[in-house]
Amino acid sequence: MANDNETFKKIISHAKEYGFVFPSSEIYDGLSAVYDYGQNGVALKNNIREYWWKSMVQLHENIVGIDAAIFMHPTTWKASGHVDAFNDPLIDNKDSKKRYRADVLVEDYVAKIEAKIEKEVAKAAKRFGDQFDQQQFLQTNPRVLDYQEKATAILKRLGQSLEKEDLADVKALIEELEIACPESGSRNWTDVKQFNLMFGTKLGASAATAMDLYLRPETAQGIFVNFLNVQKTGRMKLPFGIAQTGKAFRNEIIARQFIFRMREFEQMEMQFFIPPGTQKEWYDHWKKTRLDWHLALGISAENYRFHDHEKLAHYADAACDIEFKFPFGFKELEGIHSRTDFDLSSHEEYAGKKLKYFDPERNESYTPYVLETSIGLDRMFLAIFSNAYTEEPLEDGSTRIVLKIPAVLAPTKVAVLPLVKKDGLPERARQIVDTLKWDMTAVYDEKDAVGRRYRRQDALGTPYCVTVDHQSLEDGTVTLRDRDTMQQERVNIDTLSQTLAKQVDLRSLLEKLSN
RNA sequence: GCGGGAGUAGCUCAGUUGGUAGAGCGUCAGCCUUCCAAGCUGAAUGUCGCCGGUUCGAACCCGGUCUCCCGCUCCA
Repeated sequence: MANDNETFKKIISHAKEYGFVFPSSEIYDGLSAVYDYGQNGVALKNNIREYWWKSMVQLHENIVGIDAAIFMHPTTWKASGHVDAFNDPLIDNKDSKKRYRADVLVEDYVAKIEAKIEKEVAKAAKRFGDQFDQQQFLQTNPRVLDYQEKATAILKRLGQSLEKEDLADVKALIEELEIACPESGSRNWTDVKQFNLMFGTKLGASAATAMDLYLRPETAQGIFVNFLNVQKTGRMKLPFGIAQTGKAFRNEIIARQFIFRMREFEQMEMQFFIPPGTQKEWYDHWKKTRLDWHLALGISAENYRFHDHEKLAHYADAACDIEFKFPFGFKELEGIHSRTDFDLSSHEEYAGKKLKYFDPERNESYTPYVLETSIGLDRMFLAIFSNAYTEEPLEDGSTRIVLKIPAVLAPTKVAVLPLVKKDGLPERARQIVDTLKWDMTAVYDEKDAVGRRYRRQDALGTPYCVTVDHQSLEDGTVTLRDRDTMQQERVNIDTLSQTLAKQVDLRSLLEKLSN
């Protein structure tokens, strides 16, 4: 574990040193859990996004894309459940340093009272035997009535305080009830603080007319609110999907592990609309399809696993994660959720607009069910990057650092290097770059010994190096070096572009997927 | 948010009892070189994370703060 930790630190350093990821606003000391992608990072990120987008939208007749705005009508987040579910009143115990949800502490206390009532009932039932009338007992026993009254009063007060966001009263309630930390028994509490995971902002310049709204905490809702727009204008028939990539924002209480949990992050989501009753079938379908998408990249299957959710979110009837083995352990990379008709129904209710689909085969109109696949682009980046980072011992006893990024995702596909900086080799190499650059990202480098240049490209994850030597001028061939094997072969300059394209074009990967 | 560790050049780090900052690698310019980071010459680069305090004097001591990693916690 300590070893993994060291590796992770090296990966973070490498990401910065080679222009993949920088801390945001670094000259001002950075911003917690916000990062910028550098010149190579953005290329890798774009390539991942393109792989996802093409596999979804281009290769599926029945999936189309949209790009919804980050700002959405504030009611969206009431309908989605975020306003309620993303607001937690939290309290810390100063002695045990444990953090609790304040409302849960109170509810647990009430649960204990209710347990006492049940105990009284059980006792009475034993005493009176067959004659026992539970209904009557609950309504007449003074002790039970007292308990019930107390429990009701507490819950009522808690509800009112939360409604009014009177957090001081929630704390007062905890103190009055003498609720102790379950861990330490301490009653030394901090104030209750509200943590809203959504970022608030204002739309409109004038303070008087400005509208409070949130930066979207997920991209999914932009798809749901556009469901009918797309279905009607695209003449879409169920089942069909809408895909979207874009930024989402969450004010995480604690955000850590480099770019794994950021406050501003990018999602790649596809919501698949299906007839009710078919969700199980589609759930299984998308689980398999999405895992295949990952495996096609050639990363060992041991790095992936499914994790089924036991506690389901309010919208789901089945859910699982595809977890990836990050340097800090298996963690969620992608979620596959059977969302039922929760979202569309909820928007129907809040918006007062019908979001139904007329199914000509069933000859009826209904609210579609939704099957969601949702992957974090930044997490995918981290998965690829951390998996690619390799310190490879060589025969001569030295170590080379190489990023074994799948060739189709690599920021730069090929580096063209004149063996020496004279005899017309640089000029010939430049010509080759000028030809290749129309088909792939190609760079030129003439500085330092060629071996050093190879290593430089290894560290950037460039899958191929083309070296122009004296023979090249005579017979029109160059050497082509493979990043991972370090093997070289001589190839004709004229066929270079075609040869490389087979290896570095997304097409090869996408073809693998559809087989 | 609590606890632990850390912050000095692009990266990794050194820096004596407080006396005004260094190394390796990298980078840049040039030379030399026909294939895997190791030759030669020269050069640039730091408000020592930030603010304040103590001191004649602070990278070093004290206080605060920001950021990162780890554990707890949280997690649609």
